[in-house]
Amino acid sequence: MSGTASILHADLDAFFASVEQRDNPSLRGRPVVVGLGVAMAASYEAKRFGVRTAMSSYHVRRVCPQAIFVPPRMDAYAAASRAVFDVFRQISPLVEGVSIDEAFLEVGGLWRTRGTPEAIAADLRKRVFDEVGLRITVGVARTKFLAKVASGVAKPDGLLVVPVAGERDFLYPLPVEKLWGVGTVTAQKLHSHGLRTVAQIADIDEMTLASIVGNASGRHLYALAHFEDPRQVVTGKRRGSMGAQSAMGRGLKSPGDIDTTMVALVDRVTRRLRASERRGRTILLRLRFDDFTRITRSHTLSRSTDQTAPILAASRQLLAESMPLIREQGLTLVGISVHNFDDDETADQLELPYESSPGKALDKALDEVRLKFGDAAVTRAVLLGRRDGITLPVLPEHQD
DNA sequence: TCTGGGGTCCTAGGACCC
DNA sequence: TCTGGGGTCCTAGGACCC
Repeated sequence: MSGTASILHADLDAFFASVEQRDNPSLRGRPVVVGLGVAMAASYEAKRFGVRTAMSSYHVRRVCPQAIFVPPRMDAYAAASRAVFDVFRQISPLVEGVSIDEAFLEVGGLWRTRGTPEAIAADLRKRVFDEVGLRITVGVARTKFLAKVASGVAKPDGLLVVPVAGERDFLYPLPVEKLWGVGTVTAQKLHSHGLRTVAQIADIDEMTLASIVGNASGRHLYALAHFEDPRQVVTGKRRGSMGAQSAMGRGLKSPGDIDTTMVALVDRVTRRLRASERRGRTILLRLRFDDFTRITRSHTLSRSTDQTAPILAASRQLLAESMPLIREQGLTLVGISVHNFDDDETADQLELPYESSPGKALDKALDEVRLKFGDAAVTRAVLLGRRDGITLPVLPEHQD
């Protein structure tokens, strides 16, 4: 086993609800539920009563009559997230956002300037609280997966380091559900073969595992159960699709109502596309029916776009083709998303020895990139420098 | 327990090309 | 006339994540 525990997984506690409690002192210490018809987030006070995300407000009331419902303020959460990520980037240049309230940080090269990973994690927690007013839990381990499991075990408001020598004792007793990629379906498959703990997964060979859960999942689970997770912390990732959806509740909707919803969705998505300068070619329509079954229908345009008109036209066409199904089954959700961005990268990297001046190194790197990928295939290049065993971004990278 | 909104990755069949 | 092997793109669906 090589490497040290130098990856941090930082996870804000009950994020949306915590922002509400921060901004409104009268909510502190009380069971807060963010959402309108459905709980999108719950404070720990509410979780103690059994409130979970995606619960209906009806059910929330049953388990926790004193719950305080707060409408979501997405702009406030986005601002809080940006502030927290600013703190992250002051601590390490290698920050990989996972979602609005989660990130990985590589801190392996920072011991000389900032101390051990554990000290850095403690500092991070303190600074996020002092500067943004939010509690955050941090897991520290040698791999992304172990760091993530560690933060899950340590929350709320915790810090847990999994030392390399302690990985086995930490991971083996855990239920298979803790493995990344094991949801209800995969958990059922594993249970039906008597597999309930990570230790049991680690005990069988990869072929057998693949025969139970499929090839990709089998490989994946086998690796995780053997503490293998080669994924590095990567900065500057861009999303591969952008979409918007709207749940509609039961009951009849006129074609006019559905079209109005669609126009609003397309408008939302195309605004966001233009704001982040992305253009896509594939339009995906997502429909959900009264019985909660779902279908998707897609159409690929001849060229990519961020314009409302062609995306709306394609969406309307897909919707029109689906009208018989909608009349038959009743509509409860419409979604539109755009995929196949023209700047999708093939995420490839070149490593070059650093020889002379940064300018010369850049020229040489670009030559090598052109040689390897061809001029037309290169839409964006990021120059990275290496020091102390980690990769530091030298040029500013694009962020969504 | 009748279920929001935003994403990712994998699988698989068919069309089409050489 | 009937057939191979290899590859890419498009479409649809499913599982999973926060």
